[in-house]
Amino acid sequence: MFSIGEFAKVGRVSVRMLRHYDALGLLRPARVDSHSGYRYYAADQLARLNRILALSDLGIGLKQVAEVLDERPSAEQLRGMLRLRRGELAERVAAETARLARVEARLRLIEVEDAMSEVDVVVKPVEGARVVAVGGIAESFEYEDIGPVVGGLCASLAERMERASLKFAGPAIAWYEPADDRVHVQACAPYVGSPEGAGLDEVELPALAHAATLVHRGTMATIAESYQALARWIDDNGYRAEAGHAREVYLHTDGDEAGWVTELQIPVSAA
Amino acid sequence: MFSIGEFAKVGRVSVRMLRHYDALGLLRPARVDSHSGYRYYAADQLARLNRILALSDLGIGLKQVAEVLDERPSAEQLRGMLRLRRGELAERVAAETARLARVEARLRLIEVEDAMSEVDVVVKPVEGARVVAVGGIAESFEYEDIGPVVGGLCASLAERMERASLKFAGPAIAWYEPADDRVHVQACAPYVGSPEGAGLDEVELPALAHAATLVHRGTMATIAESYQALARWIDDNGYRAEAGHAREVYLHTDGDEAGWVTELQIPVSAA
DNA sequence: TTGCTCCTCACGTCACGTGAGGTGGC
DNA sequence: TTGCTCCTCACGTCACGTGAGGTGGC
Repeated sequence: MFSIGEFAKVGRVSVRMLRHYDALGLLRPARVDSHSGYRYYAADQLARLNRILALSDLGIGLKQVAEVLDERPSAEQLRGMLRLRRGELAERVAAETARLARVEARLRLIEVEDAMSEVDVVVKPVEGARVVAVGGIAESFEYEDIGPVVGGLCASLAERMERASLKFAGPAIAWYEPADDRVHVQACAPYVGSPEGAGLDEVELPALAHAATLVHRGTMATIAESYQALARWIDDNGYRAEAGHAREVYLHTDGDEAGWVTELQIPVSAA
Repeated sequence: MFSIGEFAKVGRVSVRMLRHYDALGLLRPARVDSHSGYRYYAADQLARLNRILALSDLGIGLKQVAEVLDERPSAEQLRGMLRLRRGELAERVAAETARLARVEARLRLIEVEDAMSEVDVVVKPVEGARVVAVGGIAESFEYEDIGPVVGGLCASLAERMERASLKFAGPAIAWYEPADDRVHVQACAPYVGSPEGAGLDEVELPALAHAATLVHRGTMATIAESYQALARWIDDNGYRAEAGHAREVYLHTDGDEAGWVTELQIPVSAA
């Protein structure tokens, strides 16, 4: 018979663990002194302790370890359990490896910029939406050309929605597409109400499974820099821009343009 | 201004998370209605939310995220933090990969044996100890030759310790070494007391950094099978037997040999 | 008799998910 | 007025580590 301290020593576990396993019914001491409450273990029980350690070392939870030890599952059930575990572990390894890559990307960035960059990119899904839209054409991607066009389209969109008693069900969204040597511009908004006869296009804006997003603050004159930072991040972090255009979501456009807040969204896939 | 629900939607987080970040002081709403307690967020705050998400996505704890956001550490401090993180992550990836390999080894084993093997190997460090020892020679590794020798040595060891008033400070240990075409056998035991003049060798049994261990139950006649199972496990799980002999630790040798409990220890290194 | 070992609570860990029970706003 | 959103607790998660406060055995 071993006292709990002796047994902990041969089994190379903490006394606390043995008490814990006792509390869970996983490993009951061979004898418990009814007066003092002292636990005594038989040498024999080291085998069971080892089973517990070996199984939990595979990452199996103690509850499930108890099932395996006491309910003697069939080989088929064990196989299933281990395959499941294998899948989970493979997923975790992949996730942690990706995380490691992101940390390394940050480190490279910080070497270059010598400060924590202020741009924080988040990859997230974007919901689709049914929207009303108006389109226009700008002469180039330059702010001087495109700014007024977007501004005009948004104003026109708001006005027509007003007339048709449509209410905004979310922030307005715009995107650009090169067309010949000019640029197609679309402004749209999710709505509540009935859009018939408002003279507005109805469009189903598709959901994006993964979009790299970045919050741009301030005037639209500098939005190109934010697009570039976002594109660089995508490259650096092992993503790839996917088919589909980038979107601009106008989260806040009241008052001075210096206080505007725009979210850029670029659809991506894991490279 | 966004209500908590709206802000959660654009930020793609749960309402609970926003409340949590508020409670931690990580992301306080721009305005809180003093009557209803309703939280309202400015579009602007999405940038801070994204910083929080980006940093915690690197596996940085929220406490440390708060420090990074509010205490504006220097580039050097950030580098240090990220390097630390990189090291931890690399370690985790290695550990999870090793775990995955063990699960796969189990799966291979179960394919062959069609049942959960009863042998559970645990790799653990073994403490060194100062021991008294007696040596002998057996004709071969066969049980018929070696059994009586070990038995005799243990009896002689116990008797001499008794005579010198030495007390066992732990279980007796034996090991074998081939010598010419016979086998050297050593039996030893940690002790309490003063061993001078007992006619016993004093030996420093070295600690093992990593030993693959297995509990053998029952007669020593079948110990060879346990050694083989242990050796197979070492191969299958990416370890290598290291220099140094295997040890047998006699955890329980009272009464019938069918009830004996022996721990086998083989020093290993990660392959 | 003095240490040493053992005992039983019970809190803390980490980032939330998930109710319970209740109230404010369109 | 009815849903819908929001509010504040507070427990649960997982496998123990770490005291606090106290008692038994050599």
